[in-house]
Amino acid sequence: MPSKQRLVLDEFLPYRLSIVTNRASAAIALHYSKRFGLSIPEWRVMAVLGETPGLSARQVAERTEMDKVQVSRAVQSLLAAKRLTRGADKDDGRVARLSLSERGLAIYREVVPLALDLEREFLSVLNAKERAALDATLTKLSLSLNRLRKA
Amino acid sequence: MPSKQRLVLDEFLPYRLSIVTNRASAAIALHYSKRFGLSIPEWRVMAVLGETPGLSARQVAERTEMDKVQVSRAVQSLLAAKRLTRGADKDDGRVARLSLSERGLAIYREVVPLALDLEREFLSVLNAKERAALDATLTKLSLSLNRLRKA
DNA sequence: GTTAGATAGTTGCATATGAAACTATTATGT
DNA sequence: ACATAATAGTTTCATATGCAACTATCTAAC
Repeated sequence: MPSKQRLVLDEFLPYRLSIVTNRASAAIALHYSKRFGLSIPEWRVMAVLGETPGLSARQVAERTEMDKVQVSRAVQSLLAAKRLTRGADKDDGRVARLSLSERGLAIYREVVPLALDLEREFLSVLNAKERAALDATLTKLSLSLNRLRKA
Repeated sequence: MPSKQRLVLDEFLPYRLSIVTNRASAAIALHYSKRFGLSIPEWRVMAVLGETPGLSARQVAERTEMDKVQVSRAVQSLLAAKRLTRGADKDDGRVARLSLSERGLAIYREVVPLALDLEREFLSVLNAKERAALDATLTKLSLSLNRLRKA
């Protein structure tokens, strides 16, 4: 007893999610790319390292769900721009510990309020209850999809 | 009076949306790419044409929020695989009218139930009320983001 | 009717991406 | 201790992407 037989894109959840996500990413990326020359992968790396300094590249990849290659390249260009520091792990010679440099931190401190402002701006169409519901729903979906992926 | 000053990725809406979207897209793409050799852009073109035959490439691009270049290339490979038909518009010589061929339609009819099944599967963690709320919220966000983009 | 500007769609080029192979280091089994 | 397997991270290569320039057709203004 399926509820739908036809596929109507405007009602298809994965499609709708991708539209909303792309618009949101584009809106934010517009700001920090123009102002700081940051790509989306670069900004993601900076965002996790701002939140949690001293992560390894692998941990950054896990945390952001980015490809390890993508992380490696983002880290390289951020290092070249002196926005990150890289230090050896004291126990494991393969691992490099990454953190924001002073310069990186300065950018981080500028981008964060900007990102939060934008988030507030497009969340402004939702009331408190709707936001809480969205929050809970995204958490559930995230877990559900994670299970699906492994299955 | 900002409610947040720190950026915590796990609480940042655009980030969470992108995680959920990527997982959903990956889960679905896995199925139709392995089985039919369809890329995401190709599948999107087929999806709109299955829903509304006879669109022009520009209309497909609008409908899917894809780049016109991406549409052009997806159409080319679908034509090469004889999954689409392309006909001249009777009024406008620039426009090509696109539709699924018999072969394309056959694939479409196989992929649609598969996509709907997957949607049902990962929506299964939400009850009716939550689904309705998500639906309404995505609509609001989509409009809100659309305004932001133009501003 | 002719010219200037818009629009549909394609192509060229430079960059972005990801799978797979690679290097270096660490962990494990014997 | 030594061989084998696993892991961190980089590089290679083939493909995907998107902007900008292009062709062809259509529209509008005069």
